[in-house]
Amino acid sequence: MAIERYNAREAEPRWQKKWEERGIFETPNADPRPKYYVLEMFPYPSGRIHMGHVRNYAMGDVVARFKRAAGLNVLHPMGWDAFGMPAENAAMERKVHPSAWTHQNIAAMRAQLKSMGLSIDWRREIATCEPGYYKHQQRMFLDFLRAGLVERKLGKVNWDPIDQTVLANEQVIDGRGWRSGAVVEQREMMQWYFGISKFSEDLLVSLDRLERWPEKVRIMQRNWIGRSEGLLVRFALDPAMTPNGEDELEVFTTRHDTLFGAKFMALSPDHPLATAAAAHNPALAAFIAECKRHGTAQEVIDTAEKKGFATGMRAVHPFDPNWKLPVYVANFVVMEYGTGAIFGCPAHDQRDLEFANKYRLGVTPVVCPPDQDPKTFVITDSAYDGDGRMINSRFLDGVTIEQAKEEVAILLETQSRGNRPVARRQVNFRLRDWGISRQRYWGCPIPVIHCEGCGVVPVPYEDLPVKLPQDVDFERPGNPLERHPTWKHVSCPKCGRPARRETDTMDTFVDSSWYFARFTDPWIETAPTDRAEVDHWLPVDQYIGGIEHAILHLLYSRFFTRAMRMTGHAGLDEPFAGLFTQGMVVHETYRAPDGEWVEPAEVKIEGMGRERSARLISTGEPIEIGSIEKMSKSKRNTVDPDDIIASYGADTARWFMLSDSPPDRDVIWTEEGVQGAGRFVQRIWRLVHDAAQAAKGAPADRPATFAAPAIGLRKAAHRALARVTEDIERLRFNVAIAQIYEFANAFQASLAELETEPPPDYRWAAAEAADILVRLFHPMMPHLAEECWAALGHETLVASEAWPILEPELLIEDSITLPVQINGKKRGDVTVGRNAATSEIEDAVLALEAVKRALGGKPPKKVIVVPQRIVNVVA
RNA sequence: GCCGGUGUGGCGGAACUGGUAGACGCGCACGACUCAAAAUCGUGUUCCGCAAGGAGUGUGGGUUCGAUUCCCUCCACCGGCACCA
Repeated sequence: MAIERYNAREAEPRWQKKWEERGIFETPNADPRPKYYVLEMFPYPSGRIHMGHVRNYAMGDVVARFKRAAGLNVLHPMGWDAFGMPAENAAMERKVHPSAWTHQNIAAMRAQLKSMGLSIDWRREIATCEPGYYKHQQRMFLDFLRAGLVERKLGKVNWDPIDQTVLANEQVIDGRGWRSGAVVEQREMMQWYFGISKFSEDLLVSLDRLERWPEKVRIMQRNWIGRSEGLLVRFALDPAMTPNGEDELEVFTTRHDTLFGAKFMALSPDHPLATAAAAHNPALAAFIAECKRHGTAQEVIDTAEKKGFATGMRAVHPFDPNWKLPVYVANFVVMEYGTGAIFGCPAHDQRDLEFANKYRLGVTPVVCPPDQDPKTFVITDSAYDGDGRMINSRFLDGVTIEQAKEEVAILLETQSRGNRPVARRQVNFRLRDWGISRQRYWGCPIPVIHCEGCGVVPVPYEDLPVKLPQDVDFERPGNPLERHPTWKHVSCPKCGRPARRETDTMDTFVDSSWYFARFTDPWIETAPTDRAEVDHWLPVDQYIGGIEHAILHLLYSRFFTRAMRMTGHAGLDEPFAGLFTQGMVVHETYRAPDGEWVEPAEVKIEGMGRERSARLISTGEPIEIGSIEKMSKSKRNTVDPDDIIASYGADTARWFMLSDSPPDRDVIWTEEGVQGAGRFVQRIWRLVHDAAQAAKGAPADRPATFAAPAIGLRKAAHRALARVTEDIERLRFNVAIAQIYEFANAFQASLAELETEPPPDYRWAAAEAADILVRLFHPMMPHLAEECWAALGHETLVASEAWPILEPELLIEDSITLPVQINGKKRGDVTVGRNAATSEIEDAVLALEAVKRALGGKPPKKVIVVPQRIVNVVA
């Protein structure tokens, strides 16, 4: 009897409705079962979900459904990272209010996510742009302020001189403003900062505790925090040559061992001494202005040509009063690190070398690599930063770098100038405080008021939230809050006199630094968190998101959680116990002869391999097949999840997304791959019906023994169960899926071999195997699983079923086949009993024809028997 | 520039803790069913070779009875760089 094809389009909404009606994904806060919190990074509501979202949420849903089946009380919420620049851009381009635009996008994307069949507790949905969310964020800002974790200080921004506005790094293209085309300048502005650097040491050492984080993320964070032990050294300056008689310059160095290789000193263009000198020196002022005519991005600073300006000042070498070093202002020295001044040792630092070569300052190597002769060792255009012994360094010659550092530190610590030591040891961190001020509208207002008499006054708790005004215009560039006619004019909460509301809003990273805590009780209005709930649910057991967030978002969240603990809003410091960073979804690119990018949906592919070519469906025009790249609007290589779900169903999309690549690597979206997944859906549907047929009339009680075909099927089912369980636990979804394929193949073959009516033990085994199969793929393809579960005669929902119970004795084989190698090359195999003795195995191996031939009558040099694994004969 | 990652058949990938390289899927080829097509089912599919056999996990080297796995060198590609989210 032929069965109908499985109709995903009809079945999927039907099951989604049933799940929702029964509320089976609503997570109770009060529940005796152990908790499990699985969270995917919440999306920015850009308008439509993209394939990257499908991948991210499919993975999270597999974990959620699996853990639920394993008997845990699973929290799996969803929300919206709803503040940000794109909404303001839309407002400028399309004259739509950021709020309206964002809310439309949220509605559209919520519907899309629901069509994926995710097991989410939608009652907990939050959007960061709602006053009900950001009022708590403002409250925490004020608490952080009182706790001394917030500071106001000068910081650099990209300034567009034509549009008179601050630009994001993203808005600076080749050093120019994206709208005006004006050359961007650096400007100093008063900004709000979170004191993340207070936690540098703790954020660093705590990384060791995050055992379920990818090692690469921990390394990246470790480098980002950048702890280094070094020396603060005060160099004497000739006061006659300095602008205001300054007589010293302090630098931070981690390479004080190379002091005798020093050739120059360099100041950041923002260094006070540089500023002072520029006041009397128009040429220097022009140079500093030139340095500031670049964006603030680190990459821009690093890759710009090294340039400097000789100030005429002279610094004295700490070990030789007659040794004078020229002082430059240099574009590669940043004020944000150390003291904003360095001594340059060209031989052992690439940047210093490039600088010295340009200005002919000389190069003297002071560390000699072990494999080089000190007499002939020279540095030309490649600095040496490896290990070695000191040379050209007077009393340090011959010692190691470490010994030299120690000796220099001791000498300079004990030497004094004025009443203070010339140097002191210091631990420095690269991590800078987190600037959260944004001069933009669509963000969380910073809840303070500036009063001429009282200074910075926090907005009283009872006045929160400070809501964004609705009536704003985006006709002109700049911050609409700043030019709003009334919003910023308020009276001082302290003295009542006219005052000015802060018009900066917060970085959207603040919004995403605590949303995971809010999910644990999104209903509480009186506080950001309910302490009992947040402490119960956190840390997140499994957090899943893109590697692009490996540093900033995750580090900020770790800081924020610590700050919340300090201010009583949470009781722990590490928010994410387990982290998984998934890869991107990539696709081929297509380009028409006129250079325009073409969407995959418009292209027809012909041929294969090197013969592969593409044509435009509409005109037949040949299309160039380009490289495989991240799906993006600009390259037009996107595939719309809606289209895929409409034509194949959500299960097929989820299955393919999970099956084709390891989850931490990029997956290439291909039409063929999706079709293959679609075929498997239909195959499962037929297989389950065939299995139901074979299981008909199965005994209610488990048979006492199982004969040949039945035991084989049972072994296959339980082997699959064991493997899939482990693979899902380790988030190796692609391997789990391969195991399910293998089991389905074996099941199908087993059913096909039935020649007569199956005996009762087989009927029972077929029913068991079908039940296991459906529950195994349920986390990936939940709708199909429900449909199959019903077809097998169950009246429950498989989404509420427990995970199958493994019978480990079914995994044990009586005999095993060992590969036999001769000199490391496989030449045959032997089948021996499960517990065969080594000598028995050796005898069997030496009796093999291939082995006898290879040995040619001589005894083997050695026979290595690795129990349960392999035999290697060394001839 | 700095930091991090990745590299295995025609393609995506698998390989436990150093132990049979290529599981599983895609693609392709052939066959069955069909008037035909689609769908489905079956067989084959790393490369060279008729075969015996040999080669083979980005490159070159090393350690080992044995290396995709560990160490060193080089190459290519990708992600992040503090105001994109």
